[in-house]
Amino acid sequence: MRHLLPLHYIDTVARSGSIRRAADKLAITSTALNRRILAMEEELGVPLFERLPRGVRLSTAGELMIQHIRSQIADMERVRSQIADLSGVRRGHVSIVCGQAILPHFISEQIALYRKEHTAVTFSVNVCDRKEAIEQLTSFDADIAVVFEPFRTAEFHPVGRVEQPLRAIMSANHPLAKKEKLGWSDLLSTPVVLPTTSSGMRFILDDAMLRKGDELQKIIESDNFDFIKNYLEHEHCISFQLPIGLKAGDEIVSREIEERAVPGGNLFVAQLKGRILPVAAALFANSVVKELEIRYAKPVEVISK
Amino acid sequence: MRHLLPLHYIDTVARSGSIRRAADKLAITSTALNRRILAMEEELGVPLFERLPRGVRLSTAGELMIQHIRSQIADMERVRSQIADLSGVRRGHVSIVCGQAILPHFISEQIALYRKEHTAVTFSVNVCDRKEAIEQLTSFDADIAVVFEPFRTAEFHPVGRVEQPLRAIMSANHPLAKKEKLGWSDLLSTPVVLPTTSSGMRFILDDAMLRKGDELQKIIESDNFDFIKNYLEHEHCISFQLPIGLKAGDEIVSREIEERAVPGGNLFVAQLKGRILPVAAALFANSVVKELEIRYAKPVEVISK
DNA sequence: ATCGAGGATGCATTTTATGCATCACTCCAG
DNA sequence: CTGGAGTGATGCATAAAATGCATCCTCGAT
Repeated sequence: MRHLLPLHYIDTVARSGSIRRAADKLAITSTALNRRILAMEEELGVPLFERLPRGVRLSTAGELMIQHIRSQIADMERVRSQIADLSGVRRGHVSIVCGQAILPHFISEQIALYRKEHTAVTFSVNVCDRKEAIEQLTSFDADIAVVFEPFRTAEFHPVGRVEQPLRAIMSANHPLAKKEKLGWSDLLSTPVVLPTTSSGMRFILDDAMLRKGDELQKIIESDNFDFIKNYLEHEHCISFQLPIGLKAGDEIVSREIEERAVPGGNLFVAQLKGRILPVAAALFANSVVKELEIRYAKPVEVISK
Repeated sequence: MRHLLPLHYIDTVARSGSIRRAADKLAITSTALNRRILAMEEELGVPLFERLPRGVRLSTAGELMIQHIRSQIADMERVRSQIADLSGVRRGHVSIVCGQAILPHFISEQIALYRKEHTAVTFSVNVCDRKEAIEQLTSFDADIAVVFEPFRTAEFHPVGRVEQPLRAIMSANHPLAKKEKLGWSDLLSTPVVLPTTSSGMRFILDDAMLRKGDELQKIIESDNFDFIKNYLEHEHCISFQLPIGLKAGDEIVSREIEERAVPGGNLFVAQLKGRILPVAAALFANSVVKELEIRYAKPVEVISK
């Protein structure tokens, strides 16, 4: 959209931290870009950027402006998508951020499913922790976030929720694999590999330890679930995973944990509060929520938009 | 703001119903305007306007677009106002729509009061009925609406509310002026002049008649409160007014009406839902709500934004 | 049948944006 | 303390885009 080219330019400069770098990305000269910014600042009567020796940084006014700009760009995208929808074509782009556990099986299946119906819709998917997720939503870089135990700020607007109890995962020959359901003492009895503190699961586990006054036998901490899963084959220890992150044919076995040992957490599908999503993103979010409802029917609750 | 000139052009065309007329208003040639519109339609891939022999009309896509456009223009205004606010200057423009009863005394006092503090803030004030008020809010033509018994749609977001009982007004020598408080039978005993059906007071009165099964002795119906007030001097009859629409030194006297005869209604200060108002408008709305609270303290309730 | 109001379009002109070369400034390494 | 590398600003020539004028075509109303 031509008319928001100036806005896009400013956004790029803000993200790049330097006019010249931004100009490269935009494939124009730094001169042109510089002058557009000067012109815009002239119009507003205040500088949008502070000039630093090594580039530029948003001023307070710029912070206000950039928020407006990003919402403009995103909302225009929504209008385009709704207009495209009028002519029967369902096209567009959906940008998702989600927790590590949700991504590999669930989200990929969901996207595949959705794209079967609407091949003109493209996706971008990024993993991030629950804190970054909110940032991505507020900067309009992501349309939808699927996160476990998110930080709930004023910006955060849940579209759907499902309860997810933590499950213990371990190699099939681990002694605890013989039990159907594990209690707190079982968890204490074996070394554990934990996800990093930024993760929702870790948040719940730390909380449980605090309540009980016991410490699990942490031996490794990692931000990578794949690494954790693989490590379990090499040493007799356990780790944790959400039901949604598990798959049937896996090497690793999973066992239920007593609710009173480690309470369940909530998995949220969410968007930025007050934002109207593009058609494709809204429909995808709906279909994800519906699917969660079907799979984890028990305590699901759909929050109206 | 240069970058939303194209948007402003489209808005003007939509309001004018013809490219040539819009071009006149915008002080450019119809050719230039025409081509900008064609260019925008080109970009979107669909026409924004239907071409009629006597001008243009928004298409469905255009309706979607115009909503976006108006919200963008209004939001840019908000950003400007917030930025101006950063540099210590409180400037801007506030557009108000309100019911006829509220305007003459109350709103004018309020504006005078506000402008004493912030002389750089300008106002536009328009009278309209409760239905038009919502339309003005949704088209971003008004920032704030002050209306009695409004239509409450999804768009409508109350910022403050105060209860207003109807009062009977009459010439000082009307027989009923001897009573302190009037009942339903008193109202039935005399001819009445009623406001038009589009007004909130009329809504309440019609409702009361329906409940009682009685009809007031309607002799005149008018949309102009000034006319009504003057007429009361010429014939022994009564009419109605809200406390907020009355002033101490008036020729006309007012009397309380029993709650069980005619129930009170609500006066709302409201804005468009989901919208962030410019600084000046938000502050003015606040000050109006606060003043209402002071004056009609009894059943006031402030609804948080 | 005619007229007028309205939207499209070709072409010359004006206005605006871009690119190049260059300046001035600041930091950092040697 | 000095030169280089990186940054944003600016003068000037050029390219691109928007504008205005004259004109055409269409469709109702008279």
